Amino acid sequence: MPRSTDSRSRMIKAAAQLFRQRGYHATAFSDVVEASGAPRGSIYFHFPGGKQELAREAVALAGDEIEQMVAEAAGHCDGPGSFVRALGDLVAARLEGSDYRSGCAISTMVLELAPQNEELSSDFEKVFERWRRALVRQFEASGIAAGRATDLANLVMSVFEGALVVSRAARRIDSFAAAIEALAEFIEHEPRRPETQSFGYATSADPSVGTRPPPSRTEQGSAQSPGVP
Amino acid sequence: MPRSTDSRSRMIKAAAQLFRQRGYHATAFSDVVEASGAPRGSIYFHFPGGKQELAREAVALAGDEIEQMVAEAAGHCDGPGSFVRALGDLVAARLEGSDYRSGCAISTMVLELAPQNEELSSDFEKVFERWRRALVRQFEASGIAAGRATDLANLVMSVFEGALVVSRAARRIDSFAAAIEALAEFIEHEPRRPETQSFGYATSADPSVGTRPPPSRTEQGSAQSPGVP
DNA sequence: TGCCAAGTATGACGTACGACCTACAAAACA
DNA sequence: TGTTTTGTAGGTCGTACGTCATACTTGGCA
Repeated sequence: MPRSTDSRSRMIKAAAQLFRQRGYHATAFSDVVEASGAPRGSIYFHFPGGKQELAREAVALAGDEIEQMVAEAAGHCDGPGSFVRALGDLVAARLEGSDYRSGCAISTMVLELAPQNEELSSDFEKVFERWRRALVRQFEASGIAAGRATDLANLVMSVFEGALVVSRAARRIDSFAAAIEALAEFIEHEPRRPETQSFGYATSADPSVGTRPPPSRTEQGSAQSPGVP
Repeated sequence: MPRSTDSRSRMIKAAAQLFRQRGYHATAFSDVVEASGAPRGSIYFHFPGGKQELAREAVALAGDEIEQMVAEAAGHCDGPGSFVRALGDLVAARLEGSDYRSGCAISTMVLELAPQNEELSSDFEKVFERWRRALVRQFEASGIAAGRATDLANLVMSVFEGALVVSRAARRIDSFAAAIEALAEFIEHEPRRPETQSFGYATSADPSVGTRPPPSRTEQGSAQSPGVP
């Protein structure tokens, strides 16, 4: 079992981006090789399981990124409604910044491969479960009852996934923004236990919610501006 | 411009189903030929534009089906909340009946091809616009203000699209049902002009909302039960 | 230090299958 | 019956995934 070398992780990153933008089947090994600068022959050394193993690694990476975004949004809000808006801003920025090519990291693969491919389906499920848990934690921290928090988490995940699909087709952010805002308003008025008005992890969250978040590291379709190696 | 012959429309139907289940890139012409029983050589006679033209026809067909489902749900409800539930039942039945292989007819292709492929992206946009209009019509008919109805339509579309993604990964209907139910409850309490309590087209709608709807014609993964040719 | 062997890494094929084209048959019309 | 329209099977070419023989690197031993 080869340990995580540099070119191996570069390949995973490149693959994750390509899978996100084009999906599984439209991403050829040669694309990953080219994008990562890794040699062609190394693929089956680093990933004896072939394309599927590479995909599984990319999916796991996507799970990390999602949790990270949830945590970041949690640090920029003061309640469940503004939390949803903050997460929406982060996602919208990535979508626009990639010229509507980078939506959810795994949804394309989910629709292409689930549930036929059992191993990957199980990985997809794990990512969604991690995401769900992170959302539930946020909602519970703001005083929403446990069972209700789970239902709301499912709703929020669905809205984000779906709004990304619709907006990619439209190549405009309008419908995404409208859906997120309507969702945020509903959740804002959700009944909460009054004592838990403080929210999330961060306590010193400055109210820069609607402003531009820091650009993501690996995205931005083609060469855009000097910034990241 | 060849007019719609039998084998041509059979190919479109087969393609629509395959695109829905596997996506664009994983669907080969040979699969469409096999599934439809059409002769191999006819492809470029019926579809001179190749695979893309076939896809565009399939997308248009998907638009028809969505409008049809909205109309059917509208006939089985008595308000915006139960309308959402009825539509949810229809979609859930198809998802379960296909063993979690048939989600939205176009979302997979959207994620694979939009916005790179301009022609198809424009078709995707048209389908979503038709869907949006149909929803807005329903919400307005129930007394929801015009602008608000559009926002809610965007929200509803997003929830359905996204919930299908999440549920396909989970191979369980739970999260789909939870998301739709939470959405329906929110929309149920949406402020409405009081005089328009009658809803939708049908007036003699029997309250068989939560019951099993008639199975869709072309779906059901493999041979299931005798019913449709 | 110099050499060898085990592990690590790689470019060059092969096989299979994808979309698409072309040359031919059948049918419809005049 | 000659000609246009409609419909079809076989073949071509490009590309994808996966494999393999071989080069490089590292570390132990004389």
